[in-house]
Amino acid sequence: MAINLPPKYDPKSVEEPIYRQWIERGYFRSAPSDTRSPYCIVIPPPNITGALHMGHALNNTIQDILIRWKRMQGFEALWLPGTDHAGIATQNVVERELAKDGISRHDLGREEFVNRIWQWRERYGNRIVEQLKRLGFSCDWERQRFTLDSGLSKAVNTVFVRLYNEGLIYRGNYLINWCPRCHTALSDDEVEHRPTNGKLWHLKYPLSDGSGFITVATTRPETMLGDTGVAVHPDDPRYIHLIGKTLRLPFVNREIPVIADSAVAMDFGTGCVKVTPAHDANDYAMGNRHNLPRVNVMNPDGTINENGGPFTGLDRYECRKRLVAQMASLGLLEKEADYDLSLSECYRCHSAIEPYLSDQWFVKMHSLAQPAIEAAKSGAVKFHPDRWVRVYLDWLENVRDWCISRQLWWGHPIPVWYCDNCRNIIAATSAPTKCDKCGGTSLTQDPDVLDTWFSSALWPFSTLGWPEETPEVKYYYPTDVLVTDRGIIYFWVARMVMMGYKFMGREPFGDVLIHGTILDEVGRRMSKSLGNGIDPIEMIEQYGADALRFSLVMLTLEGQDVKLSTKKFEMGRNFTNKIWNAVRFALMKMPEGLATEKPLDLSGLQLYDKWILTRLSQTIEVATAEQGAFRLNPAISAIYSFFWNDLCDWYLEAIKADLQPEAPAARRETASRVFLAVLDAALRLLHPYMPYLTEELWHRLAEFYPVRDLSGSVRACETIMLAPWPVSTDFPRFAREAEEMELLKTAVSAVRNVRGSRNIMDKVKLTAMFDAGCAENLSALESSRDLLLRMANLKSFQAGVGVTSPPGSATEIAPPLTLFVPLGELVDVEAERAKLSITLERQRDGIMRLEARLANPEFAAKAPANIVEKEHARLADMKATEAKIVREIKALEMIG
RNA sequence: GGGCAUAUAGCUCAGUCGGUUAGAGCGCUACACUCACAUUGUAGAGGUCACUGGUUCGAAUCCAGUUAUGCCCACCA
Repeated sequence: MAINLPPKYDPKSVEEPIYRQWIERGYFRSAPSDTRSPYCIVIPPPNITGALHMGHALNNTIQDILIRWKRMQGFEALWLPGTDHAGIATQNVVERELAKDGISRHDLGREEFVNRIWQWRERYGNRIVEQLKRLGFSCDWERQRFTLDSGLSKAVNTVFVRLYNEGLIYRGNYLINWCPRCHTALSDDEVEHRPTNGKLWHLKYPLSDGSGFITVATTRPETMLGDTGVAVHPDDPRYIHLIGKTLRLPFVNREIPVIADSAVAMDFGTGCVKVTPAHDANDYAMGNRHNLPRVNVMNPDGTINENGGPFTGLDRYECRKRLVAQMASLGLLEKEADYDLSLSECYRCHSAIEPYLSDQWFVKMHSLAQPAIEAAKSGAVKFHPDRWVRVYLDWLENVRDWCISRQLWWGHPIPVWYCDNCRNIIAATSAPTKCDKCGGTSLTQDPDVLDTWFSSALWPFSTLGWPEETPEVKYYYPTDVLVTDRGIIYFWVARMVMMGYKFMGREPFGDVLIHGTILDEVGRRMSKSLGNGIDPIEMIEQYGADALRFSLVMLTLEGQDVKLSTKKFEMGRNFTNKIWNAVRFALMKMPEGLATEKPLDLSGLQLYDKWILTRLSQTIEVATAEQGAFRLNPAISAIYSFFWNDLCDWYLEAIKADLQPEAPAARRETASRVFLAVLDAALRLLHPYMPYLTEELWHRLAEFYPVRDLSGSVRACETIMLAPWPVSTDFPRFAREAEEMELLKTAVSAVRNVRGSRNIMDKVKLTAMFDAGCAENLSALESSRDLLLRMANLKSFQAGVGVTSPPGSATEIAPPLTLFVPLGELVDVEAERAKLSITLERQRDGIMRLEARLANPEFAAKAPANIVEKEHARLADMKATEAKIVREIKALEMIG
């Protein structure tokens, strides 16, 4: 043969040129079609600040597999890519960079700072996209979107104005989560809770009338400066007489009342709660119930403001320290105890969150949530695995209003203007020129920007061109599947479904695939701070993109977390090499000028041809069904084991003799045609998982064997990407022959087993005798005589029914066969006998257990008839085997 | 405090409708490198299916409880 591939697959020389070609030829492009059905996935947009990690690699590999599979099935498949502006994250990154030069964003001013971020985005914002490309992802890059580009901004403004006009967006002064480091409000979902070793301080507040003290317990003593009351339970006998009295708050000398509220737990702390409506969510609610004033004692940066009396200007923690010390010196610190609490932190910078009173914008969630709840209940949106629907519903059913304003500069400006003259509020999709109430022309835009997740929520339709009525919106919406991890079910998935129903009238996607989280070897999350991450790009360099993709999917079961180590990628690397070498073998051994254009004459098929075609057909069926249920791991496992265990281990070995130049031409041709057709189909099955390797090998094969179907029909296809996904009925099945082949494999394995356990080299030709057990098996062995001789490396063999051991034989029990290998002097009778005794013992053990089960009258009475029958048949088989073992032991003893 | 997940070979994990002599990959042991691939092949060893109880003719599988680990939610100061 003219071609000889190198013996090792070298991904580096293959990947880059193939990807370039895919792009140049526009294979990833998709457009609305009159003839094909749409299949659409929108990418979870990575943050522009992000660097590719294993989570991205897994998430996008799954999407690429689905997209490539559907594309091969003939769908008009669009994978729509894009990136997220990631408000806080990006602003923080650029601020940190400026800080290196000693510049703050305030030094630059808002406009210049935002310019700098755009510049940063130009330089670095596409890095993650370039990294994604290395994995071979087939996104339609010409449609790449960015959450801050003009189209998406228009969608954001349109949505805001409509919700505002419908009264679903409102502004108000509420207690929100404030990050004193980022200087912005956060939604409840952006707050993380971390267990912390804190303290519980018991503070004494003197009664105004001097009649004593009341003791409260707190974890944040500095907030006492904002206390406007102390609450006790109305039924608490200890304090009932104090209700209505007043206390004099130290340091600020404010008179505050003792109130009764049933929210107070009598059995916690002292049973008295200090009430700080401006700095605690519970207290805020309690304050409302009792009309307590709200005293804000903090500045946005976390220092104490002018309401803090002697502590004004101190940082919140410095204030805490000094305040506690002064309370102690005043004799008002009753005790200080260790106390474990759950500290609220900013999900971006991990500073401690302060509940903070401020003017913010909110979305009313309740009514928007209802269709999203209904969608999950009706099955319009399905989760895989379905247990995640519970998490989704729990959130939606208890959803609270969403704080959407952020005191940042990077993001979508809130499309609201205030009339400087009459304070009228104008919400508009573009800047108004005058006040619609007083006609004043001096208008000021709201200084805040929107939560990043506000624009993300619109992603499935804003990326398709909405609010314009584009052909894409009509054709691709709703999209088909969303692939993501469990961490953003509330942040993103639920909000997309809500917005989808609100603005498109239906669900944004029909299926939500939640995959597992990538962990390190010992089961910890991979994170920058732990430094335990594995860089996908490094793994690509080392093992190749296909090996990376394959290994990840092989490790990922139905949303289970994945414990990963670099060693795991060897599995993928080894498999790519195996595939490479199977094709290499084909190119080396198959004849030139194969007449592939004729339909193959099936009458020339050998047992193993029929078997491999049957196995291929079964594998296609399994893989297709599993992929359809989003179960990629069982699908690729089936393909893997077909390729390695069936095709390479058995079929390829079986046809080696057929492919020799001296083999009969017809046989050589038939074996080659079958092998070629199977390889072709296998490469197509593998393509979604291992796109580079399969494309490369498919072309290598095509160079010499242009048509590869069994039918001989011409398939004009310039890339495996667009070749049809195999259909199980493309390949004939032969049930009886497939079983016969399994018997042959048993016979071969039995001989190999004799070799292995008796230390007989593979190259020594043996003579074998088989007791076939029954006439059917006997004829199967006889009719594949050549194959058996070859695969087991036998000089000759005899087979019969009821054949007994010739003297001096090694005996191998391999139901339904028994194998004897005459070894003459070489046989160790004692060892053979010992071996058989162990087998006998095991066999008898099994028989006893089975007999006990069958002897139970209830079994016969209650078990289904087919099971009873099956078990009896099994018992008979086991007894027959037992008898053989006994016979062989006796024969050996006679020799001994 | 509530919810969810997980527990099977030394390690990482499969195991469908309850009926198997409980499987795979890695690792380990032995043997084999002219003949696609040593990133390989052949064979082997290795298991009280976390624990307790229950349902059942029959349980790794179903139910209840326990233990351990992980994740999510939650206003007890």
